[in-house]
Amino acid sequence: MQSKADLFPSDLARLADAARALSHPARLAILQTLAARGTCVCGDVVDELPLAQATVSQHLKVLKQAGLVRGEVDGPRSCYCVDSEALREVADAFVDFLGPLLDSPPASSSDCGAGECC
Amino acid sequence: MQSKADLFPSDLARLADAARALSHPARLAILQTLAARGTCVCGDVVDELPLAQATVSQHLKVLKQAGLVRGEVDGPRSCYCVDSEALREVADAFVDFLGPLLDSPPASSSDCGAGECC
DNA sequence: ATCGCTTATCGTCGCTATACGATAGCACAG
DNA sequence: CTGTGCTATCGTATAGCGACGATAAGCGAT
Repeated sequence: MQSKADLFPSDLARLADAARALSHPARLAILQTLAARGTCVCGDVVDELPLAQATVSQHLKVLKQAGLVRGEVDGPRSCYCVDSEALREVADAFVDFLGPLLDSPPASSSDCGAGECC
Repeated sequence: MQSKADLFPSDLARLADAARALSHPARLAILQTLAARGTCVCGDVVDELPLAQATVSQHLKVLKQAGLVRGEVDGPRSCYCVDSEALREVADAFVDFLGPLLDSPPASSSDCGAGECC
């Protein structure tokens, strides 16, 4: 693509990347599974999800590239675990972004809160 | 797609949809612009972004379908505004999802917090 | 060294997303 | 009624995502 995505502020780009990593139910389910079981073994995740092993591996790759998950190849079975710190940063980033958008002026000028607009 | 996405719990699917709506810098920038200016006019957004009018309109459509933005066609100029309530719900949903993933057992069994895993 | 189990990667397919120009629709000014 | 300006939609092209089977790669057990 001509990917206009690079034309935006880097903080928006980073937040968008994080959101993209979370934009698939399978990846959310993977995060939940990893967090629920201390177990970080890939096979367990595959058993838990209605997806093929290759697909799960790809989702894990996405999550790892997004920095939400850390993985260590411990021989036959790979070890995955949620990166709590990164996840917290993502949560903060969302709050920082969404927060300022919420404080619409209580009953002021150009707020279109009710039903009438502008 | 063969869209395995339907095979997951609906709450995950909804959160994933919200994340998908936020997964593009242009849409984040649009939300910021709509919130910053009380102005909800589409043309202003087009001026602010390095995108064509048609593209902005499509992004607005996505945001509207995701329920993050409300739009009323007030004749020549369409009126868009951030749906604060929906945005708050999304923020809460993210917190509800990410929160439980953060409280890794302080210093317990199978946590792979440090650098060693499983 | 070989087998078996687990995981990562490759190649492919179809669908979706992104982006744009061009076109159609709509309200107001004249 | 006829412009004029703004927006939505259509059509299209390219790029990327999601999914899978098949294959390769790694380590432990035999």
